[in-house]
Parts: sequence; C-alpha cells; structure tokens
Amino acid sequence: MTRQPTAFEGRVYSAISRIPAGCVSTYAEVAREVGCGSAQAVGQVLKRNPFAPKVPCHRVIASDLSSGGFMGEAEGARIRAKLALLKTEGVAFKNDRLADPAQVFRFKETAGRLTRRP
DNA sequence: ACATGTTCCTTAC
DNA sequence: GTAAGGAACATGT
Repeated sequence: MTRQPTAFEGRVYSAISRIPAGCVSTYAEVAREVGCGSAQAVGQVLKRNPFAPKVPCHRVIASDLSSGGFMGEAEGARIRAKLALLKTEGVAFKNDRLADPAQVFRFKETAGRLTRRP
C-alpha cells in the first residue's frame, strides 16, 4: 500500500492538523476549508487514514455535535476512547454529544464576517 | 431517503 | 498501461 497522498488528503490533513487542542471541528467545516462541500469525502479519507495518530482525527466530529467515527468504527469502544481523549484535552462530552458547542473550532473564524453581530 | 465529493476495486482493451 | 464504471464512506439536509 504505498499509496501516495493526494492533494485532497493533504488539504484535509493540514486542516485537521491546525485544529488547536481543546477544540474540535466538524466534517463540514473541514470539507469547506479544503475547498469541497462534501464531508463524506473527508470521512472517506479519514477512515482510510494511513496516519492514525499523526492527524488529530479525534478532534473531528459531525455537525450534529455527535462523536462521529474514529479509526474506522462509527461506534464502539473506539468512540469511547475518542471521547475520553477529548475529555482529557478539555473537551467535555455528554451522552455521546459535545457538551459545549462553543468548543467547535471554525476555520473562517479569523475572516471578517459581515453577518457577524456584536 | 437522497444528495454530494473523493477514493478504491474490478473489468476491458 | 490506460480507460471506464460501479461501489463505498467516520456526513448533511
């Protein structure tokens, strides 16, 4: 499996890699950041993620604030470990869901948002 | 349930 | 070796 990383994979890994600790991001946000409107593509790449701990894929959750998947499993002990790991980083989960949506990191947070109100 | 974007596999020439 | 089609996916609405 000497598969070379494609441009899409590089963008995805780069985007996820810049997620600060104690924060989480959503598949939709990552997909949008990489220039693609499909979180499925991100999920597909992450599932086959050849670099498991290299990229903090555990910091990526679904837009529904659900845990999503981890290491090729949509649910199970792996998800439990993911939640535990996030909890260790300062992200609190409740009932398989993000307790504080404010911890979701946004890539466009730095850009001037006209629709943003004080 | 369907749509969406990318990756992977099989088959054909 | 290259081409084309179909299947799958940790989602989203």
